[in-house]
Amino acid sequence: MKMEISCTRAEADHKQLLNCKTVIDGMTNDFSEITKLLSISGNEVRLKILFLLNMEKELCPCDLSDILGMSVPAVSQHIRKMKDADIISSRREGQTLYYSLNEDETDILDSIFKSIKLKRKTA
Amino acid sequence: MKMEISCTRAEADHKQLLNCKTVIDGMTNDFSEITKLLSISGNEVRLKILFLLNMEKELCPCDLSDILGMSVPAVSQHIRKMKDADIISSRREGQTLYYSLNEDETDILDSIFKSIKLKRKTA
DNA sequence: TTTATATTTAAGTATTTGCTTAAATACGTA
DNA sequence: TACGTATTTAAGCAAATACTTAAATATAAA
Repeated sequence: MKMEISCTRAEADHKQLLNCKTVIDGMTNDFSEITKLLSISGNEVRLKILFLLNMEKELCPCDLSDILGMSVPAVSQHIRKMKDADIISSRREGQTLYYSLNEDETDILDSIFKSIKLKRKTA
Repeated sequence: MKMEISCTRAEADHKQLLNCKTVIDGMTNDFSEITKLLSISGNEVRLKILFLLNMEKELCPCDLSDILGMSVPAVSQHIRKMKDADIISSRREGQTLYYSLNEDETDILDSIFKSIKLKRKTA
């Protein structure tokens, strides 16, 4: 962990900058974890899928393809990304796979859903 | 707004699918707005910048470049993206530009910061 | 076993992203 | 005015994204 301070402004508070650097460097893993969740939900299709799963409990790729008006493979590839990140899980019933949100780690997602619903009402 | 339902599963609940489609289609703008915020914060560098601005009230590109250990132009380009999205604003003092978070629309950001701090403590 | 349906995976491609380096702007000071 | 510092902008490029179409799997039923 490098500790040099190079900002040359006369007003620069080197103690402040050093503290910031220490805090940030000590939280690298936290940031990368949350960044992963945010980058996954930062796509319109995926955010809609997450919102729909929250609303309907579970849906299959075919349903989602229908609702969102896009191809099944496209939906499936978004689903895979969210499954790999442990945000959703599947349950099989015959040929159909039903996907649902994982309960843990949904604090941020819940607040996102809340914001979306709020917008919907205030608009 | 297309309303055909094409999912061919015998178990498919067409009323449910139609309702989903109606809800989602009626919220397109809300989704694209929130997606924008999430995709911007879904980048590790930008999330760190936002976190730092929340922590320190205001910082200049040079400080951020220092703290994050990356080039000033790289930082500046991230800043521009957040400024264009009205997430941050600048205040000039001589040659230095101080950036800070905009107060409105920070519900989601606040819950993100809370989650990050929580992780930090429980880790 | 053959056929149909639901889903995933793979390959190909256009677009977007995020850096680098170099050049342009803006402001302060000698 | 000329020079130095802070910052932005532009151009170029490698990597990541998100779709498309076609092929592969998995399950169910004839």
